[in-house]
Amino acid sequence: MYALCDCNNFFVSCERVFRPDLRDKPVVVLSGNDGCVVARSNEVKRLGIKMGVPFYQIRQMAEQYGIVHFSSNFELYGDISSRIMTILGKYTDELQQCSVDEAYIDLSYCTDTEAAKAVAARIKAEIQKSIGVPVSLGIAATKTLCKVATDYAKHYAGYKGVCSISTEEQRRKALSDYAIEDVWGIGRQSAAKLHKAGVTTALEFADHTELFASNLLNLPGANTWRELNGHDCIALGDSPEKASITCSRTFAHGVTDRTLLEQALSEFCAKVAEKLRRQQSVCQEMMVFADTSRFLENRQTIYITLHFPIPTDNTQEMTLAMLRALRQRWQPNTPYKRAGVVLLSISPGKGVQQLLFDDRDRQRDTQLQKTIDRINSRTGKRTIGFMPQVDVKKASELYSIGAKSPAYSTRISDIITLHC
DNA sequence: TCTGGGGTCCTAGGACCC
DNA sequence: TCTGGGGTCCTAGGACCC
Repeated sequence: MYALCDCNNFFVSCERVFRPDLRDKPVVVLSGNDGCVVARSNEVKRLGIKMGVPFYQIRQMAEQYGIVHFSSNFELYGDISSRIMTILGKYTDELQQCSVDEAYIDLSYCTDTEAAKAVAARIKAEIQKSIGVPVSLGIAATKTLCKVATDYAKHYAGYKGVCSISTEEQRRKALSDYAIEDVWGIGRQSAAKLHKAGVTTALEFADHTELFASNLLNLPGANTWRELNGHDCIALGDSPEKASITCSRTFAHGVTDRTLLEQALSEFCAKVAEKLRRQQSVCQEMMVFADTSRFLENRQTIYITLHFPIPTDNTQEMTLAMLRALRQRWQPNTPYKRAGVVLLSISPGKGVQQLLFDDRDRQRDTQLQKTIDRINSRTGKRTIGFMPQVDVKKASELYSIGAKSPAYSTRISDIITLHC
C-alpha cells in the first residue's frame, strides 16, 4: 500500500503561508520572466484560467478580478518543500519524492485501509499545523491509482483530503469517472490516439487487453495499463543523483551585449557546478546554449557541446570552457532571449581516472574550489566567483522579477517582522 | 510588446564489431 | 550481377512529468 501526498496549489500555498491576507483571494504564481501562469489558487481555477497560459493573455482578467500575482520564488518553495518532506519521512521508512510538491510513502506497515487512512489524516493535520500548507493524500496499491485517489481527495470536500482506492468496486467506480487524458502517464499524444480508438475513460482503457495498450502506446502505456489494473510496476528512481543538471533563463529583453551574456552564463555555470558538487558527482560534458525568441522567425541559435578531458566538478574549468566556446560562436547584433548551461555525462566523483599528461593542476584546482565554497557558504551566495556578477541594477533589467516575495525562511534579512 | 524551467524514460536508426 | 547474420553502443528526438 502506498500513499501519495500532494500539496494543493503548492506555490500559491507557499506564498499564502506568509500572506494570510490572501487566503481567500485569487492568486497566481508566474514562471521565470513573469511569462506563464504556473500555479493557481482555487479561485483562479474557477475563473477558468488554465495552467501555463501566458500572463499577458490574462492581464486584463487579472485586473478585473483582482488577481494577485507573484514572480516565482524557488528559494522559498524549495525550503518549504524540504520541511514537508521531513515531516513525511517520520511516517515511513521509504519516501520517494517525485517533485517539489509531492512524494510517495510506503504504508505497507498499516494492517488495513482504515489504519492507512488514519495515518494519512495525521500527516495532513501535522503539515497543516506546523507548515501551513494544505495537502491531499491518495492511498492505493499502485502509484498510478494513488494519483487518481489524490485527485478525488483534492476535488471532493467530502473526503477531507484523504481518499483511498482499496476494493475492486472502488477501483472500477473511480476509474469510470476519470477521463483518460487525466491519467498519469497519458499525455496529449497518447490521449489523442486513445480517443481515436474510442477510449474516453480510464476504466475503458483498463478494460482493454494489455496487448491493445502496448500496441498503441508501447512500453510506458502498457505499464500505465498494468498500474490501473492494480499491478504495481512503476518504480520511482529513488536516487537523488541527477543524470543531467540544467540552469537556464529567459531574459526580459533580447541581450545583445556579449559581456552581459557572459556574466549571466558564468552565473549559470557556478550554479550547476555547485549542484554537481553537492551530489558529489563529476561531469564530462557541458552544453552551452543561447537563442533568440522561439516565437520569432529567423531564429538564431547557439548550441555547443564541450567535452572535458577528465570528468570535472570545477566551476573555473567550466566557466573558462563556456567563455571560449561562446566567443567563437557569438554573433553581434543578435538579441539572445534565452540562454543556459546543461551538465551531462554525470558520474560519481570517486575514483576518477586521471590523465598522465595533464595541463591542469587538479589538486590545486580542488583546493581553490573548496576554499571558495567555504567562503561563500559563510558570507552569502557567490561573494567570490570567476567572473564579475550581473549587478543588481543590471539584473533587474535582465530578468522580470518585480513581484517576487521575500525569502522569508532562508534569508536572515528577509525574516518576517511581527508588530505586537 | 509580452509566451518557464528542470527533469526522466523510451525508441528508432546509425555506426560499428566479428 | 551477385552483397549475411548476429550483436552492442550511442544519439537524437519524442513523449511525458511537475
